[in-house]
Amino acid sequence: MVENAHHSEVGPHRSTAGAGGAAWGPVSRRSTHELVIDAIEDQIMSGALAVGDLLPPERELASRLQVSRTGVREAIRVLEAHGVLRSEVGSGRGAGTFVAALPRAALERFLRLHVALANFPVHDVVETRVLLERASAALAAERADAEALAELEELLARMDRPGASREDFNDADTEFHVAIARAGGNALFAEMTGAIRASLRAPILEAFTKVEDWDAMAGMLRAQHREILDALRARESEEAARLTAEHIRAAAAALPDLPGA
Amino acid sequence: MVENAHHSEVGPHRSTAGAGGAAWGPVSRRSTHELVIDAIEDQIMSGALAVGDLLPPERELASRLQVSRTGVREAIRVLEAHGVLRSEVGSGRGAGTFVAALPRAALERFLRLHVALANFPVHDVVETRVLLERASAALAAERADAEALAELEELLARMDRPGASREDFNDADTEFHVAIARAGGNALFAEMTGAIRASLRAPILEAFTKVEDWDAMAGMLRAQHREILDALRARESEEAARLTAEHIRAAAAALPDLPGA
DNA sequence: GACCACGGTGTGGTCCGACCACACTGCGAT
DNA sequence: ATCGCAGTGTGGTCGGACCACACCGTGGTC
Repeated sequence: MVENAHHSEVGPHRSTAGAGGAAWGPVSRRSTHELVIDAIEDQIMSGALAVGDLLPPERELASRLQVSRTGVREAIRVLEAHGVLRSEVGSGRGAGTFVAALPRAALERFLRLHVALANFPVHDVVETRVLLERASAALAAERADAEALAELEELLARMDRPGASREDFNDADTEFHVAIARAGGNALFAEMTGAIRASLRAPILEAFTKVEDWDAMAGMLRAQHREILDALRARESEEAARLTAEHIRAAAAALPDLPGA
Repeated sequence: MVENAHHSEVGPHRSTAGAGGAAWGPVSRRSTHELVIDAIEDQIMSGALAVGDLLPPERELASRLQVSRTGVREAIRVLEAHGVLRSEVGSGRGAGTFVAALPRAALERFLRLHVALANFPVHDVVETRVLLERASAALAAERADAEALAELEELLARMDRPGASREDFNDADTEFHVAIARAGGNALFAEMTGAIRASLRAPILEAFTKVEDWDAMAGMLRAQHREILDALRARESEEAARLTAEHIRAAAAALPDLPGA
């Protein structure tokens, strides 16, 4: 024989039962894992949890919040998907679930999926790149120190290597743009620039294979990067911004096979 | 007595066992739910799943992929957090898990959390707003139709209502900016503009309560909105962009209590 | 005394089977 | 033709079990 009352008390679902009264507020339809998310989010909002902090073990959190471990785990998955948590197995030091700062991977998957679903046309994404990188270049022209300029120089050298595959070339290209965004000093600009490039990596590489005159293409990109770096060295903000915008639009125009272009 | 082999066959964990050979590739350390994410993502990337499509039931998906329902559910949670899936209970028409297009809520939580964790300084977010809305205003000046202009006019009227609370005022303010972004035609600009405003809603309302001369503040914002709308009507792109940037920076400067400012 | 092997312990990872709430479906009584 | 209600399939939740892993302390060995 099976017992009927699986849960002895209130149970997980709020009831709409009751009669007679008035002024019905909409009952909380939030699911368990959303309630757990709210609980964790509250701790973050209040500053009680900061980057690097360790959360209680899943079993303990479940017990404290009076929900199942499943609900806790689903909440952790969501925050993990946002790049806010990170889980490590094992015991001691490095084990457990931590507050993290990994926005890049989260933004990348987000953009990749929504571009694939055509919620964000590629053209719109490219225009966002133009805005962000224009601004980053202008900032970098004012702020870039010797170390940052040296890194950019080295990335240019990586693109110059004759034996480099198109994949290596593209990765160095990407790192060049992200390095400029970092040098500009705006964290959101930099993360979005990196995420946009990463989310477009596969289609860009696909389009690269269809380029007929690769040497001409690579030469153009190399020359434009060189011009941008020269403008940064010369601290010419306006010029750096203009060259960057031109460069991105030219590259996008040279790869017309990007879906949605 | 308990049976030892809980799983009859391969089991969930890939073994590193084996001897003698060479050329060890790194074994796939991806967790089950990540493999499920990849499977769903592949379907989206290949175009087999588009917005509005229905996924198989969780139990069937688990059976097909040879994983537990838990793994499937955690994967769905992640994609749901990205605004890519949406689950509804029940039976028939509206029930099941669908491919959705809800990037706004995903971006909003993402920004809210990372701003709270100080991964994105408020100043950097405000500067991003300036970039996006400058560009949107310029586009809207070229493209806005009569309907869009009428909507903006009505939002202005909502901000003019004498009895409006500061919350109502702010919400109309937000909708005004988002409507301009939508009128500009760039989907990513519009979603990000909306998400940034939404993620800053609580701190803005908090700062509003501390404003001494509210009438002066509201008057300034109203006047600036009016100027922007006039520029849009006159199709003056440059002017609309300039006024928008000034407006945002002025509003941010008038609310110096935003954390991180 | 220094070292190492090994079992204990606590963490997240995975799975299973059950039950609940819900919304539609269709059959049967009226 | 209409209505009521049991049936069915969906996601939502739960508890419990086991696995893989990394650490840590103990105790034996050299």
